[in-house]
Amino acid sequence: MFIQIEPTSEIPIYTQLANQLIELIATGTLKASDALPSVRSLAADLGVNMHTVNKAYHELEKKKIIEIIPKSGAIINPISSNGPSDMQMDLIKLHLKPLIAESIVYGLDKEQILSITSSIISEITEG
Amino acid sequence: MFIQIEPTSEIPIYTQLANQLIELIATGTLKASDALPSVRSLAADLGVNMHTVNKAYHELEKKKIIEIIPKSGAIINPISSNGPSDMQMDLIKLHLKPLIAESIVYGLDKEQILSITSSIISEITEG
DNA sequence: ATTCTGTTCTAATACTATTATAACAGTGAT
DNA sequence: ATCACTGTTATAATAGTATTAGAACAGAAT
Repeated sequence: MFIQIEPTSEIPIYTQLANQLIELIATGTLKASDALPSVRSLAADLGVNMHTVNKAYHELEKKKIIEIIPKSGAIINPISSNGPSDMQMDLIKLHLKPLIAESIVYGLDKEQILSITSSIISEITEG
Repeated sequence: MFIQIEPTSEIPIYTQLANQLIELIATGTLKASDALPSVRSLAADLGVNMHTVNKAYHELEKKKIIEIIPKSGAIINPISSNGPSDMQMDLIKLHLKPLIAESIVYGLDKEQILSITSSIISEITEG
């Protein structure tokens, strides 16, 4: 599991972990119906507490990215072919808007923002 | 000052405030060299504490979006014609990447992500 | 001068993040 | 059936963040 936690980051550990798991799913390194490591083993791997990993998993479950099967484990949900749910779409837009506004304030124009976005997408999908 | 704070949001008040100020700058409602309201008056307007507004202003100063002149006030910096600094660009990419990865996991493809991005940009720049 | 400004300090409260243990009950493999 | 493994739950402690409150200070603006 190629995950790197920065304990001193201002981003909470469970968020770092959830983000990196999402990235691994987006790149295809982790595929639908794959089992995630148990909270205990991943916690030991990363040198963090079991509850911290557990929290990350539940964040991913809230977002419908994984399914937690009680007393058994967590598996990755298939990428929806219908696209995101309303809830998922709202969340994306909610978080995307301030970032884009910030980019504009930094002097980026539409083309530049789209170009950066495009390159990040390529980085993930072709990385 | 058209700012709406949701006290029960999981997003901290000072972040909500900073984000909305950024949006007002991005839309052109607030322009370069405009003075921001004093921390005391804006705090009174919004019904929050002076220190909360002060923290939002300092967040914006860290991002070089405004300049705080000690014992005097805060003014909005001009939008850079050189585009973002390296620090600003790194911050944007750092926050953009997990969002894009999440979008991909939700089943959005490159075109759809660029389309959403484009529509948000238009929403901001064309009111 | 007087008011307004951001700054600084102390303080209190509530919440979040993280870790540490421990026990519990269902799962899965042997 | 045993036994290790699973997520769940509970308690607790620590540290840090977010928010509010009140006050005092010194420079700025008029």
